[in-house]
Amino acid sequence: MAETRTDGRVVRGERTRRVILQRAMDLASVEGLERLSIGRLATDLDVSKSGVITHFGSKEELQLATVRAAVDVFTEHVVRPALKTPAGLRRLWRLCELWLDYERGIFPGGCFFANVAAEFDARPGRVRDAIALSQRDFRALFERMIADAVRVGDLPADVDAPQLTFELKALGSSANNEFLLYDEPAAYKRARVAMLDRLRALATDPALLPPA
Amino acid sequence: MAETRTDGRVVRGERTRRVILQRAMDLASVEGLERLSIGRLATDLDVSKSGVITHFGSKEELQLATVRAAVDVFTEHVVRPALKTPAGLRRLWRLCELWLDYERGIFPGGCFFANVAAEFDARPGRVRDAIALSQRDFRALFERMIADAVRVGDLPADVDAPQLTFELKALGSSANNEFLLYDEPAAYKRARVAMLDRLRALATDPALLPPA
DNA sequence: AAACAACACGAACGATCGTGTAGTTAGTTT
DNA sequence: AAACTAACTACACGATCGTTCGTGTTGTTT
Repeated sequence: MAETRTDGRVVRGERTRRVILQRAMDLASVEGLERLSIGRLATDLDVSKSGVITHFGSKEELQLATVRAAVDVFTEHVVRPALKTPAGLRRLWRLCELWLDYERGIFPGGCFFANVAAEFDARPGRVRDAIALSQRDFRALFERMIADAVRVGDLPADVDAPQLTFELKALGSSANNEFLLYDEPAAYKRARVAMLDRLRALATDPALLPPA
Repeated sequence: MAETRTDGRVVRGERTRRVILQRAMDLASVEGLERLSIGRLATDLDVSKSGVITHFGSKEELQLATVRAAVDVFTEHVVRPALKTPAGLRRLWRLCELWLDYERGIFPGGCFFANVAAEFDARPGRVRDAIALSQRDFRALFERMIADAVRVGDLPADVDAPQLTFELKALGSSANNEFLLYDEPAAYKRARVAMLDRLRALATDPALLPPA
């Protein structure tokens, strides 16, 4: 049997690794994955530079691990709670709400992915690929929830899922951008209004959505 | 009288200054205003580092000058041509079209402002302020064109200009983001379709807009 | 012709970057 | 108790960063 003894050293390592990645995500959400320097991370956390690099091997691996950690945070705060709502228009709307909440509540620099996607979208490499993959997954999640809503009869069969996904994602990410650049919380309200308008116009039963 | 003699030294300086800023904009649209290093700019252009800094004094001033230069490019390629169309819905739509064209045609890294705004939106300072100002100006331009369209009767009087501006800007900037991250030109088509849909639903005379 | 001014150069500075190497501490295994 | 291993530190390296300084080069002014 694969007896997994608890190794005190390993659990300690896992803990500091989590601490490092938490700070890395926060820093990257504000200044980007490139400005995220190993030396700064080390002094911030009162460990040695080598102590940081021990867990990741190189800066690129640290960046990749940070992206993976951010995916986990996003899943935890947005995807998983949304799946608690039954499939259909209500779940789709819940996803939008949770997404907007995540954007202003989790990281000091707003949405982690909005920041690093803009940073790497024109720069080939493994980091860009990881970011692009995570964003494709998010898009696929939207499209799947829309398809589900069609299946259960909440949306008409002729709805253009990729197009609707594009529009909802555009509104959500622009709310993040405008809030950060202008310090205007109104941007979230505008996104919410526009999303609801769009969904209400399509819904077979608008009562599934919150009142205006 | 303020006789402005042509100083051969000054015109030479102006020329290299323009060359530097052109490369700076291209580089910044791909890698951001921070990765834009004076040394790299110098070797790229076969001049000395001091030769670059002579014209700007410091890196921050170089960044500010780059932002100002990008504003000029944007004005030249988007704002000024749009103003050739008579005020109203047609001009508003022309602005959207020119904006989308600019996004994929002018800089190697897509829209200059989309990149640097995401880079600086959570980092206080003069550069951030300059970027935010330029974006506010663009937003104000949208709102003014919408107000004009209302005034000439192309849009109903009860249209929410800030809300419509937010939605159109969201669609346009998301087209830029998705195209860069996924290499999907379809994003521009999606933005165009959604913009036209939105405007057609509001227009008093949909014939002012191109057919679907 | 002499004084001056603007552009550009080369060299050097302190700081920070990412990344190695050798050694120490502490928990596990035999 | 001895051998081993994972986490972590201290130190040094070459490279690059932004910036300063002194010096030509070239065009303008007097």
